[in-house]
Amino acid sequence: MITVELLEKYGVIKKSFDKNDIIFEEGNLPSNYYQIISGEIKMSNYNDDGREFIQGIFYNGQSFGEPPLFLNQKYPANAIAVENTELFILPKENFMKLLEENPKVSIQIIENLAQRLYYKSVMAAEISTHEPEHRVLKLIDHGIAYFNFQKDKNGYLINFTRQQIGDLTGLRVETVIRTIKALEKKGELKIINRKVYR
Amino acid sequence: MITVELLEKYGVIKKSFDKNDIIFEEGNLPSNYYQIISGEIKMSNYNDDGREFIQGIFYNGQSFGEPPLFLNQKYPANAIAVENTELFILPKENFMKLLEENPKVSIQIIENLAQRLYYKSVMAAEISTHEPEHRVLKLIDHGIAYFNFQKDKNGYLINFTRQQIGDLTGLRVETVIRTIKALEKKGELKIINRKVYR
DNA sequence: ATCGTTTTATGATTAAAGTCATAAAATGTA
DNA sequence: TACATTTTATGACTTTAATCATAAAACGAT
Repeated sequence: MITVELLEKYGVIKKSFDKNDIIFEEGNLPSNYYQIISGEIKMSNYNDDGREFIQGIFYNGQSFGEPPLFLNQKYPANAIAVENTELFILPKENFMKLLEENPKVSIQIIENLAQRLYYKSVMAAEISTHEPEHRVLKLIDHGIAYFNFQKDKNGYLINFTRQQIGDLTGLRVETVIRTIKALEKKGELKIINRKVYR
Repeated sequence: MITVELLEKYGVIKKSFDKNDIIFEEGNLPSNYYQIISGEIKMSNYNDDGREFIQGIFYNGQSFGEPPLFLNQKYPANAIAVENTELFILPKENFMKLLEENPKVSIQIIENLAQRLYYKSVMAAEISTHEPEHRVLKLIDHGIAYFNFQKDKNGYLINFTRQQIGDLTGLRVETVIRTIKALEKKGELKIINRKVYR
């Protein structure tokens, strides 16, 4: 996350997006740095028969879509507003200038990319070698640590739909529903009127 | 990749590892920056019943294991020498000092992490939403672009065993063998005395 | 308050990759 | 060169999550 002052110094603009608006699409060449002011963005892929895989979900203060920007490569996924969202948008040239002139920001970017790489490493191993219960729990526990889920008397409220959990773990909704029930039976989760707590 | 001169200026040491030696293990806290002089390193996880998932394979000039170093987190995977390997090892404090005093290196690190994140994004989507043939082809095409596979009159020689392809794509050896045969039948690959060409 | 959409839910069936068993070929090593 | 290990290979079978069908509950928008 880059401070507002610094972004403004380099000519950032603000832009609003409605729910379901597309920020950029898979295959496009990147030309901006994006940072969320408010709202929620998901990055995801669709395969040939329309099945979605969610690469990540991003909230206030987080940036997204930088890797292709640094590599001059096409976006490997789409970015879509999950709800009404306001973004800071900084053109690539200005962003690169900001980086050059502010070495400390590079360190922040590095830490941010490192964090995301870490998540992807963990989930990649989960998805390819573990059973549904393990995958779902790992995702939930990651979510508690990194997507500020709220804690109340029942525990942490897992603020994802079953479909989202499926799209993040590579499972189908029905499988997620059954898996969550099985995890509840084992005492790993609580389900209180359809909401999941951990 | 950081230049030898710069690494030496900050007190790098060289160390040799035999085939199958462990550089670091999942769960360890990181204390060094690693860069390959010669040889080959794999980073991988093992699940409870011993099944392996290879996060990545690294060659000459490449560094590995930085994300947890930046985050002060435990390694999410093991690093093992696939063959006899010589490494540059730079203690964390020296590495951080090097970064601070050489901002241009930060940009290189960013590009490197971005590249790896890009690969993980592509493979994550593949593994969770595509069939074996698609996954295997994607891995092979990525390999051609990023792990310098040799080209000869038959095409690019895919320098991975079936087992490695399986461990990189989340498939079992038998499935990989059958998938490769199917891809050959479709004309996507060639198999010339058991070696795979694309 | 109503209607359309999304989310959660459950049962029956199917398909696809995993598992198991076995072996030949290739490779590496003493 | 001989022997052990690794890699590739193939057939039979099993398991597990996907698929398909259907529906109730919840949510959102007008």
